[in-house]
This record gives sequence, C-alpha cells and structure tokens, in this order.
Amino acid sequence: MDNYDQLLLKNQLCFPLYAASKALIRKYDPFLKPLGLTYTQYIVMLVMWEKEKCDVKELGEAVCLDSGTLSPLLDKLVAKGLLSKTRLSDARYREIALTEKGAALREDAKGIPASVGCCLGLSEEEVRELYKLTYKVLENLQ
Amino acid sequence: MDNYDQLLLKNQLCFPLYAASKALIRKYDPFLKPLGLTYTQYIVMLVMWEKEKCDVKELGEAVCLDSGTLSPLLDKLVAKGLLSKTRLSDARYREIALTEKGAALREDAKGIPASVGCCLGLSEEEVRELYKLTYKVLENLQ
DNA sequence: TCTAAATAGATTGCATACAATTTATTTTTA
DNA sequence: TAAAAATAAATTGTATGCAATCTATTTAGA
Repeated sequence: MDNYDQLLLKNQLCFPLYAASKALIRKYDPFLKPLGLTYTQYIVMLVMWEKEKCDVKELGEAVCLDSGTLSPLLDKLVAKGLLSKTRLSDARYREIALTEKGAALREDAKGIPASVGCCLGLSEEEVRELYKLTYKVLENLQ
Repeated sequence: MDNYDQLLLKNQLCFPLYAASKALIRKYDPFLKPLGLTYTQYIVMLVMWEKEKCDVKELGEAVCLDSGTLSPLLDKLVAKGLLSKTRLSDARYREIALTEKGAALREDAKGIPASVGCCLGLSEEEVRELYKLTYKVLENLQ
C-alpha cells in the first residue's frame, strides 16, 4: 500500500461513477427515442408526472439542474406540447404544468425502468446498496 | 410493495448515479482551475501520465470517450503545450504523447484525489463498495 | 414611499457528449 | 493489382451542464 498511486485512473472513484453514469444514460436512449425524449427531458417528466405543477426553481432542485439548463429544455418540452409555462401573479415565477398530452405520455414510459434495470446485471441487494451509496454521496456533496 | 411505482424519481437508480457523478465532478473544479484543466481534460491527463504515449482510440477506450469528444479536447491540450500529436507511419493513427510540460503538471495534481476524496463523507469501506459496484455496472453495460 | 436588496428566470459563453457522417489511409480480396 | 472493405481520426449537428451575467419583479428598509 506504500506505493499506492492515487493519480492512477484505476485508483479513482470519480471515474467509474462518471463512466457508469454515462453508460447507463445511454441505455435509456433506445427506449426514450420512441417517446421523443432525451434522458434529461425524461428526468424532468418523471418529476412532472409526480408534481403536476411547480415553478422552475422547485423543479431545478428536484432534478439538480439550474435555470441555464432548464430554461431551454423546458421550452422544448412546451414546444412538444407535454408541458405548459405560464406567469404567476408574482410575475417572477413561471408555473410549469403537465398538459393532457404530457400526462398521457406516462403510460408509454411505464415499462422503461424495468427494461433498463435488467441491463445492470446487479442483484437486488447490490442495486439497493448502490442506490444508498450514491444518495449518500449526493447529499454529502450538496 | 404492490403500490411500488417505478416511475417515481426516488425509485430510480439512474438519477442518484447521474446526480452524484455531476456533483463530484464539480468538486474538482476549484482544484483543477489553478492547473488550467477541466475535469475531462484531467481524466485524459491521468491516462497520459500513466501511458506517456498512445493513439486516440486507445485513449478513448481508457476514458470512455469517442473521437467526437476527444479530437477537439486533445487539440486544446496540445494548444496548452501539455500533449503533442503526430502522425504515425500508418498515417491513419495519431500518436498522442506527454510533453515535458505535461509531465511536470503531474506534481501539481498530486494532492487532488485526497482533497476531493474527503468531501465524499464515506468510510473507506463504503468507498471500496461504491467503487466495486460502479465498475460492475460499467462492465455490464459495455 | 422611494430606493436598495433580494429573488426567479432567461441569456451568454464555453466545454463536453455522442450519433452520424466524412476523410484519409491501409488492408483484403476477387 | 485494382476495387471493395475496413479502420482511425476528424467533422457536423444536436443536446446538455454550468458559471456568470442580465432582466424583470417584488420586498425591505431608511
């Protein structure tokens, strides 16, 4: 352990986390393509299917994205007819809301988690462990 | 467990993996800024510090990036004087090599893994477990 | 109440990512 | 050996990410 070199790629934790994340995101693509969604758009729709309506900041906190990413992305989802964006009485806020079309898309997405999940090749316990550890990292880093 | 809804964001494994990866990458920024590197450039330099020289494809496999990302990124590292790029006798290949300046930068990077590692808030065993699981996912998805 | 501070969201600029295509070169094979 | 297939790297086009800044509005405070 004396010669343990922290600068070797294989001794870095960040790299497999980064690479696994990218690889997993790519696994969604063939399932999301028929729905006309990108991965990031899918994450946003997941939150909207839960919340029905919210403002941009609240949405951003839920998906860990700032307005620099969300603003143009929401415009695209509005253009697709999946979401709507309106000014609130406090005109600094925008209300993002699910449209009927957006709500209907949920049915088409139902099978996706299971389809992707089986590519992982992890046991249920390993999935739980990975889930727990990544959330712990996420919370500690925020 | 009957009402377990796979489409809830909190029931997705992909999201904490994706968000933790982004959060961890951002932790590197203040340490990399003095070296004039981005996170992706740092990952590439990690490999070059090990290999000294290699072709673009080999590098791409090591860092899980394709030529679409690597070509412009390598041009930037060459422009910074950290790497060199030359044609090989088989003129389809380019040899990417560490310059003296690039090799010297390694000293400045030595403390980075430890600096970032302590932000994680994980025990050594948890780090090992997360490392193992993310590599397993990465291998299974490739 | 008038102005300064605060706040939400949009915009700008730069750096990835990656699929798909293109270009340059080498290897195969009919 | 000349055309076809294969291969490495570059280019193109689209979609993030995010820091930094800007704009519009609202709130606080002298």
